[in-house]
Amino acid sequence: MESVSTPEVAAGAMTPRQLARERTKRELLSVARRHLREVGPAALSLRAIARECGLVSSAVYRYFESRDALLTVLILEAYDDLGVHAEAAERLVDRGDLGQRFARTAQEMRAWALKNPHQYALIYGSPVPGYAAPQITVPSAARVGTVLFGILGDAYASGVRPLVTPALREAGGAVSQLQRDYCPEIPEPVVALGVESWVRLHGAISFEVFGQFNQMVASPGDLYAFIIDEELARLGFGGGAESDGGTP
Amino acid sequence: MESVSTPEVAAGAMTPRQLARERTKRELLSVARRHLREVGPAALSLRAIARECGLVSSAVYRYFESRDALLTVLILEAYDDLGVHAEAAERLVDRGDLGQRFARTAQEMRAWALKNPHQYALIYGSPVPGYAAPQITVPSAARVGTVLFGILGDAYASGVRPLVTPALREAGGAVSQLQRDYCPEIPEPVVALGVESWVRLHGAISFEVFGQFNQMVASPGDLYAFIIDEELARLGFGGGAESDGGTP
DNA sequence: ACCATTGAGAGAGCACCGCTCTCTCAATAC
DNA sequence: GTATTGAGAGAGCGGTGCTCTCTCAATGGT
Repeated sequence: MESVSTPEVAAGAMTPRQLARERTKRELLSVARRHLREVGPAALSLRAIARECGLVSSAVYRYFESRDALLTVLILEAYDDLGVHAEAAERLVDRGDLGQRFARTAQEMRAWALKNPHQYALIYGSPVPGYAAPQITVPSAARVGTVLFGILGDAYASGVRPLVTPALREAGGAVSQLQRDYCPEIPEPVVALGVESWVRLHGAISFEVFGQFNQMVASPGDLYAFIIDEELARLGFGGGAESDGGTP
Repeated sequence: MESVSTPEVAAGAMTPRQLARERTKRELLSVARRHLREVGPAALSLRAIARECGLVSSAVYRYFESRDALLTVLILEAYDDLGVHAEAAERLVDRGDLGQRFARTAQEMRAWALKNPHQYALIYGSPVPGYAAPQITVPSAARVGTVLFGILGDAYASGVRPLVTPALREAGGAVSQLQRDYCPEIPEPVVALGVESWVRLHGAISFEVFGQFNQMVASPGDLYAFIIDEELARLGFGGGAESDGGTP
């Protein structure tokens, strides 16, 4: 239950060979994880990982079918790690405080991305050329989203009704599959609203992580805080909405 | 005035050698452009480009200092191409119709990205590991932004005053450098508002281009249209804002 | 017109990459 | 005790970016 790809129950009854295999695989993954953290997905070298583990490159193929298979494991881990952090952060908030639950989750997403930029790039950056994410990653990928949409669901259940414009109603049709699969208890337009929040948060996070703000935004944290603030207002969670006219 | 890196005035007085050099460089870039379009930035191979031009790999170094230098040229071209398209699209709209000018620009950004996904990834995707964009790219990179902020400037000049919350005023400080450099005629909070629109549009575009919507959003165009609609309302350009309570 | 210089391109080579195939040899199963 | 399995090594293939040396024609100066 500890590592993603530990084959069986990790029981005590294991032959020395199985045990050694386990140990080697764990070490390979650990080194791979560190390399990913240091050089990023594109520069991740199977040979370099093997070298550091005292193995020759061909030996790695006893453990991973290909470089892509290794990447898949790292992707799974990244999704799950982000999910775990988001879940943990959200759990600390009073269940009734919907705005704070949303805000804390969003803040944790950004914090995780900044602490793990290469992992973030791996799962939310431009796709690796030859690589297509296998279906196995879907549940892990959905994990963070589940937290956010869980909050939206609770909000809807407790009577929160965000503003729905005709254009939003139109956009609702685009997310019907998502709504069916993940949050059938919320009407489509509200799901669309949530997807939009999702998109916006990641827009801000990826711009910051990928350096698009470099000579442009001095303190992305402030901007992000404002974005969250606006999302809260838009979703009907209550947030700063009073105007002062916009004069400098 | 035609190609980005044509050294001189492209005048008629050129020795055969200079002419041949020009021609070869143009051909290299043309092939590189096509390869970029086909395989993406990560898989762009200097050797493959040389091969197709009937050259050996080392000969390419007479024209480009390194693969990164070639990438830089392609980045410049991508920024400029996006800028040209945005400018052209915006110019077709009645100057007084601020909302339509903004909407058309935003639509054109998405259209360009969908038509040139690899170019989009090159300039807005996860950064290439060893590569750091040189300062030369800044003006070209600013080009699209200039269109959007030009509209914001015109709007502000004609009396449009978007809603400014305290949190937005706070966020304004984060963009003071950008405001000084590019749009000193607009107050900081409004600039921050514009940056946010910028971030959101790119959030939606990159999610669509990078495939994050694959099993999630059926028609990203509808969602994008709604996002634009919301931006218009938020920026004070007039847009759908009437509510119907959000019941399904 | 001749000669020295310049520069485009070829070629070999270096270190790296992912991946495949064969071989060895110890741990395992019978 | 023997046959089988499987982890790892090693060589090798074709690919990459990049460097260095060499050739040789176009060029510029006298």
